[in-house]
Amino acid sequence: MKMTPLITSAVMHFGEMGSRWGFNRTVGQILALIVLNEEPISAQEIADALNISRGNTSMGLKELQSWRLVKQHLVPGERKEFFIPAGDIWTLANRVFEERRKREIDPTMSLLRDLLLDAPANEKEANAQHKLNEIHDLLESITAWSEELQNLGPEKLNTLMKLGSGVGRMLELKDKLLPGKSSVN
Amino acid sequence: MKMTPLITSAVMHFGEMGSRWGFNRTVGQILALIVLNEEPISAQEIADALNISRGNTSMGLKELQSWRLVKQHLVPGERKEFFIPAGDIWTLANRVFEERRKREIDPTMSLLRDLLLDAPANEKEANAQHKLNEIHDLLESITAWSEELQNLGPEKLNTLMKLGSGVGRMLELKDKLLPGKSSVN
DNA sequence: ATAAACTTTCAGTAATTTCTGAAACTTCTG
DNA sequence: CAGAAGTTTCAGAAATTACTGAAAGTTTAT
Repeated sequence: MKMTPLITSAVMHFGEMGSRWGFNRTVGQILALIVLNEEPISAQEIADALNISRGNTSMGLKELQSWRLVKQHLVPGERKEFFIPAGDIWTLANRVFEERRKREIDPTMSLLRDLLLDAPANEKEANAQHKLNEIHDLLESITAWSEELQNLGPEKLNTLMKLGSGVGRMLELKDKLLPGKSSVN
Repeated sequence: MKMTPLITSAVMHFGEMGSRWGFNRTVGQILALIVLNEEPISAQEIADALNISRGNTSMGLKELQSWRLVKQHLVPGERKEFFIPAGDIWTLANRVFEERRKREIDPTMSLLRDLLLDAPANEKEANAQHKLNEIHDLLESITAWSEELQNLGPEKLNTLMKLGSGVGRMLELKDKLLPGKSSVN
């Protein structure tokens, strides 16, 4: 499982970025290694290649599985477990988005809903509640929107992204196009 | 600067979420406090309300300014500096996205570009490069797309988000609508 | 059942990140 | 220009997070 220089650079970088993407250095490295390695790779090989303990490797793999980014792969004659990416690059990116949404948005939405139920005790609180409400609506839009995008599937999503500034023009025409859908403010 | 219970809950929550959103607990708390407080608030008041040191407050404010989420506000007769949000909720959310893109995507794009310039040393590297290329293209689409969305401005963005599943239907009709724009794969 | 091959758990340690508070710095004011 | 009012910096302390490795657990083969 000797890593080539190119693979080493990439793996190290994904390790550094790991924490920004929501997991830690080792987890990022393990993910990169699994993705860049065409063959399935065993936990022991990962530990050796990255020079980390077997225990740490096990926890990292567990975490990557909880993010649904890697999955186990049973090699017939072999006793040990091998790992492979849980899908193509698009799928993985989607999973990261989704998982982060769960961790970064959902808990806040839930708290905001609760806080908005209480009657404001005074002027100050009324104002704060108004702001919280704005935040809630924004997060709700983002959530709905991101679910929508996921449902489009990779091909359409790609079309949409490549559309670029066409989106703006299209929006201007949308009422003619979809007359049933009245303009929402 | 006594915080009401409602504001306290919200501030504490934003503190906890802070680290997931890219900054630390105190920075999240300071941000929430500034956003939820209609009046401008001084550094000292922030330190008192949150029970944190003056030094920590100063660093937190500096960071929030580097994210362009809060700005200074000079009160005429006053010597000290006051702080207010750098815009409405939409603007703040946009800034967070943008800033995170800079920190989470741009460095990777740059590394990938470099790694893709080298000729692959062998079969294994050629395969890895292919994967890296896919990742690069994906990140590029995401970047272009997010810039596009920002250019739409809040109102259109909101329209687009509220459009929901209409997006899918609209895409199907887009070739009729925008005949100049040929389908890109 | 026993052993071999492998995986997971977790207490303790190491590394990293955040926070404090005192000292240094910067304005303003008289 | 002295000093009061305020801000920033930064070395060290505290808190948090990640990692190791040995022990416990699991599975398969005989």
